[in-house]
Amino acid sequence: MSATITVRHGETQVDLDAGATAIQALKALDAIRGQIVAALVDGAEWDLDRPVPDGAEVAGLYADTDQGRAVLRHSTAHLMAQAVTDLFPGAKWAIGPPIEDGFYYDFEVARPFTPEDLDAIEARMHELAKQRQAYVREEVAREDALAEFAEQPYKLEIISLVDEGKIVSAVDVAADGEDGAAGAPTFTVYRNVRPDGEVAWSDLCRGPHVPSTERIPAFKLLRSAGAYWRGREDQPMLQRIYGTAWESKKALTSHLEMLAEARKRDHRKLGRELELTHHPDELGPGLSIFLPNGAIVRQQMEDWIRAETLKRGYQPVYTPHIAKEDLWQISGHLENYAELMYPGMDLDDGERSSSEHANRRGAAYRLKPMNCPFHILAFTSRTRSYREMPIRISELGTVYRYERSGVVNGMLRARGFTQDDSHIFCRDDQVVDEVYDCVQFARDLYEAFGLGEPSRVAISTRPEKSLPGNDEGWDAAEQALIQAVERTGLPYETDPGEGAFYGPKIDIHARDAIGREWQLTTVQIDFNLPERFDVSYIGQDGAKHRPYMVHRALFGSIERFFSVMVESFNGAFPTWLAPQQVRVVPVAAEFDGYATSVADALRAREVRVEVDVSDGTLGAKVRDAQTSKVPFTLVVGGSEAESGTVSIRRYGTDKQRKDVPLDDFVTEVVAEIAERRANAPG
RNA sequence: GCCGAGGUAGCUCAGUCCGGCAGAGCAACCGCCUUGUAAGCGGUCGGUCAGGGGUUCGAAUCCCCUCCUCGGCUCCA
Repeated sequence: MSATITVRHGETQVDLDAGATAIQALKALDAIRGQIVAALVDGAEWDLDRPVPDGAEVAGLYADTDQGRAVLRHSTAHLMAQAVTDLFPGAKWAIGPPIEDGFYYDFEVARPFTPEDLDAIEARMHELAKQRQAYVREEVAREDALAEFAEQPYKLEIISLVDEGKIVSAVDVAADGEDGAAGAPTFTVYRNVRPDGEVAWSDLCRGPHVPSTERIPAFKLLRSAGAYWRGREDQPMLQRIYGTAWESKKALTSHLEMLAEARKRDHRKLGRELELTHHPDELGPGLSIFLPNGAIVRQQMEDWIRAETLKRGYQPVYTPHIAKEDLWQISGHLENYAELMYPGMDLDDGERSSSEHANRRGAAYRLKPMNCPFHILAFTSRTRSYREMPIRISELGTVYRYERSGVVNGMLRARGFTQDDSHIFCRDDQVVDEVYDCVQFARDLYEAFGLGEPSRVAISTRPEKSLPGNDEGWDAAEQALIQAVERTGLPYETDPGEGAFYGPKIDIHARDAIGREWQLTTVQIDFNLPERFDVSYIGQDGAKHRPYMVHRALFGSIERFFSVMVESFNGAFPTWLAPQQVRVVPVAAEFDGYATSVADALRAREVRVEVDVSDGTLGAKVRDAQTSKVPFTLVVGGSEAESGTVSIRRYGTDKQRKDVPLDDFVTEVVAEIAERRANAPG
């Protein structure tokens, strides 16, 4: 055992007494550059007060980085658990990891938490934080951990799960074998210790943590909700409290403002206010009516995708909303997917089985949850040759899925929705190209609709519960997806085991105007249906071959994408998408005639325009045009009528361009629409 | 499906704790007013208080069931 150790930070290197901590090392290396919460030792997260090994590369982990915030939030979760333990004696605690933008902790308590409870817990957390408790790491043997947490069944279960090697990588805990004998892992416990040395609270936890509660600058509890232990429905339901924590009060405030902004932009709220959509209770959960304003926006989306699919060699089809159960038998949906399908329409009941309906006996029908079987029938409508591949069947297909009642969420998760659905049948040698084209198509779509580049591309590989056999097929398909994505140059990640049972897939996400991420596009390879429907084409060798089937939806769901548009643009659509593009406001009734002629000139060029002939004041009419988020308001009165001009006010500004010749405005707005211009020049 | 919070006029919400005539603002409608960029004035209409059952002299209010919405869990486009 050497008396000194050497530590490094980049090019810098110093010798320290053995047992020096990470913070001492960083100080000696002069490597602290901000609000430090923990260290990175050879890349591993490390408590500042924990001794570093000889030869280590040491760096600081800072509060204003994602990784640093995660440490901060994890420590805040402990603080919250301590407060809950204080206020709810007997509470059992489960896990409390950091998550994106915050943290949670799950508890078993006698009754669910109320909003008042959250206030009380938060207040208690502030008191505890003021005590300047230190987070002290301790390694304990397995049996000591078992003894210490004898009253905490969930912690005991975590220990046994670690024993079984099931959750070594769980966020909250890790078996740490480095100091123990081989095969006898030690566990880490973090103790919150008051300045007088009294232990306030302890938790089994992997860490690391901030050195002291005074290093938690700003936090807030947000909501409570039920959550199954270990995320499994057969496990007890615990009470989860969500909170958030940040490196400064300012950062917390701006996060809370973002949440408030998101609530303001909620597509259900804007859908009502702007008369885009309607969801009356009589209609049923997860179903939507597109009112005229929303329908126009949707038609722009549909027009775009129809035109682009044609350009890119897709062939349109139309298929019915229902089909005989036979079809769903062949497809396997009744076998694998019945839970998510609406019940069958029984055409065989007493009233209908009179003689005139006798021929309908046995003909039970089902609403379609997917379009694939129909597209396969389109493909198999005649014999196909290798020469005509790939065949890209395309449809805006509305599907109905009986989603469990608790998961329906506005138009983001609906029971009836429309996919811009395509199934591409191709030869082995065409798969990579086809998948590549799909991803590029998705990029063009995001660009056109103002979402920029994808924020995340994830390739999901074969899950445990997948169709048996066809190992080469799976491997080849996964490789094809990877190759295709690599060719696009987009960064991607892989989600091992997250693919569908019938094939691997690519999911593409995009970020909206306020930074939220949405899963939109999916590109999947299906090995199941081509087998079930015995899909084939005749190859050059004259023999039958099984084509690859690539399933892709770029918008994903039209309803979901529409909602993302509403929320991202805050209802203020770019002119080409806006339900109403121009509002003409006469300053007094005597100019209604000129206002109408202005509108006619615009309408002749297919601009969506209305004249406000109500008898309100000018101020009220302008206000109404602004709250309706119409891109252009044209105010016209005597001077405009005389000179054939308009006064232009753009949405969101209080400036006007006066005396613009009508023809000039028409030319401008028509060009803006034709170019689908995203950014409105002031 | 599970846990929690909700549902009052077209919209936003008071009233519910502690049972006693169902309210406000906006919108709509009618009238008055009529030239310059975010709400002119007055009036009228509008309700099975989500639905059903129960307790009570009396229920928006208390209890039970159902439906629907929201926040989560799980699942997913």
